[in-house]
Amino acid sequence: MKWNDLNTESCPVARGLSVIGDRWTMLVIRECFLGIRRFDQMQERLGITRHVLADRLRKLEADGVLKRVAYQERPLRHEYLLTDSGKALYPILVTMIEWANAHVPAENGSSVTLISRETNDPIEPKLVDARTGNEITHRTVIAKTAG
Amino acid sequence: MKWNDLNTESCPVARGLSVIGDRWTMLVIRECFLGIRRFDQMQERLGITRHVLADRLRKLEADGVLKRVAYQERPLRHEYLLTDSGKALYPILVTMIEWANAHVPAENGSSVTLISRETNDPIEPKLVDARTGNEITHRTVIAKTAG
DNA sequence: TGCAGTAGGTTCTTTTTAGGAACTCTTTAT
DNA sequence: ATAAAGAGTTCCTAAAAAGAACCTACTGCA
Repeated sequence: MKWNDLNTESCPVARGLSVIGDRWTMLVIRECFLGIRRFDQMQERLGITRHVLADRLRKLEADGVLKRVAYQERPLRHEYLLTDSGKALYPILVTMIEWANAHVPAENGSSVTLISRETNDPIEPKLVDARTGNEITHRTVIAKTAG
Repeated sequence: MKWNDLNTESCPVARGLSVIGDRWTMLVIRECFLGIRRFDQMQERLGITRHVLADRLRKLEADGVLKRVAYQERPLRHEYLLTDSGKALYPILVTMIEWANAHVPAENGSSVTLISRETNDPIEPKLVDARTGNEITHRTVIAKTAG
C-alpha cells in the first residue's frame, strides 16, 4: 500500500494519519496553538527546512486544518491560522503531551506541563465518555465497523 | 534540525513524535490493539513492506512501546505485545479516531466508531481534567515550561 | 539612485527513507 | 524429498527530507 492510499481507507486512524501522521505536521500545529502565524517565524523556531515547511502548510491548508489569511496588501502577505477543524486537534496534542511526559523521558530534565488558564493549577488529562463520565480505556471500549 | 534530535527536545510533543510521529507507527499500534501479534499478519493487513515493518517493530521495542515475546521454541518464534507504555497510547488513538471521523471524510461511506464493550452504546470521547471534571480546550489550558 | 532589509517562498544537490520483489533459515507437514 | 509457515534480510529503485543558495516584491533610508 502506498502512503497516499491511506486517506481513502475506511479506518479513521488511517484517515487521521493521512493528515497529521508526519514528522513535522503536529509541530507546525503546536506552533499555531502557541500563536505563531508566520512562515519565517515557524521556520526559525522549528529548524525545519523552508521547503518542507512550505509543503506542510500547503497540505494543511488543503486538508482544512489551517487557513491562509492576508494580513497586508502591497506586498501581499499571509499568515496561517487554525480553522475549527485545526482547533479540534487540541485533544490529540494534549494526550500526546501527557503520554510523552509519562513515557518518553527528556534527556535534559526540563519539561512542559499543562496548567489551567484560570487557576494556574496543573491539570491531569483524562479521556471519558461524555454520556456516562466513565473513563475510556482499551478494556472498556471497542471499535466497531459500520456500513 | 534533524529528525533524530527531536527526542532530546524538552517539548513533550516533539518527544512523543520521535516515537509515534511516523507514517506507519500508529497503524502498527492499532493492529496491536486489535489483537494482531505476528509479523506476517501485520504485514499483510497493513500492506507495509516487510523491511519497514521490521524496522518499526525494532524501534517500538527499543522505545518500550512493544515487547517481543517468544511463543514457541524450535523454531524460535516471537510475537509483539503492547507494554504498559504502549497501552497508554490508547487515548491518543481514540482522540485521533474521533477527530478523523469528524474532520476527514472517508471517500467510501463506511467508517469505524467506538462503542462500549459492556452496553454496546456508542461512546463520545471527551477530554477532561481529572481533578475538576472540566473539559480541556485550548481556551482553558496553557502549556508551561518547567525547570 | 542605489543599497540593505523583510517576508515568503522556490531551486538546486545530497542524504535518508520507503517501496517492491526476491532470498534465507529453521522446522514441521506430506 | 519437497513444500509450506514464520520471521525476517538483501538488493535495487523511487520518493522525501536536509541544507544551502537564490528569487521576487516591496519599504525605508542615505
